[in-house]
Amino acid sequence: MIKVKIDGKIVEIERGKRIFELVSDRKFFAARVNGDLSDLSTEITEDCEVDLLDFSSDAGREVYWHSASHIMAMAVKQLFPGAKLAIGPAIDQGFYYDFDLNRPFSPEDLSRIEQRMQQIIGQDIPFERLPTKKTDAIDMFEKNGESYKVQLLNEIEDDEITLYRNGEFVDLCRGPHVGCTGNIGAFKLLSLAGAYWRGDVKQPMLQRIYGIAYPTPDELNDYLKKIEEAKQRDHRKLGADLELFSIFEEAGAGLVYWHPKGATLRRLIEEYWTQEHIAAGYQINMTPHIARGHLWQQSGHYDFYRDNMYLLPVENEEYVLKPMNCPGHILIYKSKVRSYRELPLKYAELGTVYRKELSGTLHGLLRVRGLTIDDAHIFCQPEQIVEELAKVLILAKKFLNRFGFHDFRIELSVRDPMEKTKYLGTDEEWERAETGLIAALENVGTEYTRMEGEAVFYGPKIDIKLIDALGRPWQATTIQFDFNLPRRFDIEYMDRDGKHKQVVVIHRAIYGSLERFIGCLIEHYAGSFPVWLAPVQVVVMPITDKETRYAEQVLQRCRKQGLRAEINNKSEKINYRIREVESSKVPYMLILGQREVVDKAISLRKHKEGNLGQMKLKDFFDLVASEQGGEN
RNA sequence: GCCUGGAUAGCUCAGUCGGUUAGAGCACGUCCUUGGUAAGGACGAGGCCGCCGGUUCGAUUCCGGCUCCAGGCUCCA
Repeated sequence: MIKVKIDGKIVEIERGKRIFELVSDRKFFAARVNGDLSDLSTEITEDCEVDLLDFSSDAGREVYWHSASHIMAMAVKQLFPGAKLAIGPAIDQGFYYDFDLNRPFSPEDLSRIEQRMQQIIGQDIPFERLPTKKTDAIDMFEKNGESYKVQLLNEIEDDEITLYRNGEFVDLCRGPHVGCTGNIGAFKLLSLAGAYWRGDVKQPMLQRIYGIAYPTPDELNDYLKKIEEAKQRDHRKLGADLELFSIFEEAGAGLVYWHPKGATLRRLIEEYWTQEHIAAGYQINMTPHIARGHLWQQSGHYDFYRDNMYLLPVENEEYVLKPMNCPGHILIYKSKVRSYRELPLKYAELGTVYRKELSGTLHGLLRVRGLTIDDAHIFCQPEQIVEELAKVLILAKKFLNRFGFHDFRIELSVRDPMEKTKYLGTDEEWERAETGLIAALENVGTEYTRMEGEAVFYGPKIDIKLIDALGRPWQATTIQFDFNLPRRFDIEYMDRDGKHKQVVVIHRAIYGSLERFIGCLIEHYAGSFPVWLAPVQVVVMPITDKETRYAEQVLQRCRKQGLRAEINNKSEKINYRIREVESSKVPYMLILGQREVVDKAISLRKHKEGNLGQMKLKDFFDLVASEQGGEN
């Protein structure tokens, strides 16, 4: 007999029993045995601790979705025997499987595959784990023409691998899986997409099918409903509905036209930025949109960024529409000899740059070709690095919190220690920069994820990512070391010992790009901006024409108070106009009828909350003033 | 750039198995209505059916190319 701790209780069982024999609840479909993920069919051979997994845990969901992807692959192989299998993992939300097939899948194929999957689930076929010698597995997959599986196997170092089998269908897989195909309750295939084998552009393009699965149809429907709701807060839809911005086909993809309301929003965001940066010791400069090609040769952009640059002929020379602001800031820095007493010198600019982005990558405001970076370059001495980085991090947090972002992902990207030659700069510089970044992160006491090998070739960096309505991360804040430009431009300062020394250059942007930031902001607030950001803060509405004069007076007082106010006195019933303004997400409405005229008051209605009753206009001003600061 | 799908009024969407004047709701305009906290009524205007080419007596519809869009891949702020 052996002892097993399961579900908090210790039971004694015979050696060789399988985990499922100890479980009565069918909601459990996998387990951790002493921490290792295992199938429920695993035989227990020694004392151990077993944690049962259901759909409520991350690990459980992964097993569940991964199993669903096997079922999908099985269905595809049955319907399309010529399809070659690539890989089919679980992802954040669901699963996918990549296939190589000589003809494209059509949406109709997806429903055929779904039906076949349903049959396979109905047959309740067990998932069998088959430990196999690697060479045998290679022989088998070669015989079946599964060249991708053979490639994968050749890269596995162990001599023994595991296969999983459902009936006739066998796949290379580490597992674990649910017990039987019948464990999968409800699923749906969501979309078709192309994906390069190994994510490499030079490799063949495979066909990827995305899907999702849940234990019950209700949960599946909730998920699908949530996706639909998320689409309602898509910044592209809200941008049009709220008249914030447009992107015109006839004017070019990836180029944003800000309508007055969007421009107001952007101006407020810029004003806040300017004020905070001046307070934080930055000096604001401005640089032109084009510069001679020579400058970009010196900076190295001609070598490593050429494909992304717009080149312009000017007389006999080539000019470049700037893709970055750095060379301009460096020229200003270098316009005279700098003393160590001036450092750190911090130049900031809301610099609009243009980049040739591939058409397929463009996405509303989140990925564009003309973008405004809230760029700054910090020129400092090596010993000032940690303090300056910490200040940037604190400033970034202040900004993000101010805009109501509290949930974001911070990533530290360092170089790949295996491939040091890919990067510019000395070991010493990298060491100093990476420890500086880590020290700053720790000083500020912030959690972060270390991304090995994700650094840019010219230096390590810290990025902060915001999440859009569909949960996709978008890089906003970035803080990057640069070992390239100081060298290429010979950027120096005179130290107290009278010697010229090379400065350290740190690039940083907090919003990242105004366009992307505003895109995320629109989705974050679902278009209902806090008062300090709302393009229109208050709409004044006389109930009948008799109150129009009074309403005009109230409007003027609001404007005099500095509020962004409008009047809506069109010939519609008050209910109609309330609905109209409510759906335009304006924070406040002032409703004015005879009672208000007589009482010299206003009746206040707040967006999403409804009627707040009568009050003096001055009290409304106080109320707005108390909210103006927004979140902090 | 690559893969799959798409593009009909300002928006959301019908429709045309290739055939006279392509429809609806919302939005917009005029008029009626002056209504107290989420849609009052009548009438009206609004379409190179994304662009270019081909097939055809005839193309918004079929075919090809292009542009743009959606979701991915790659890339990145």
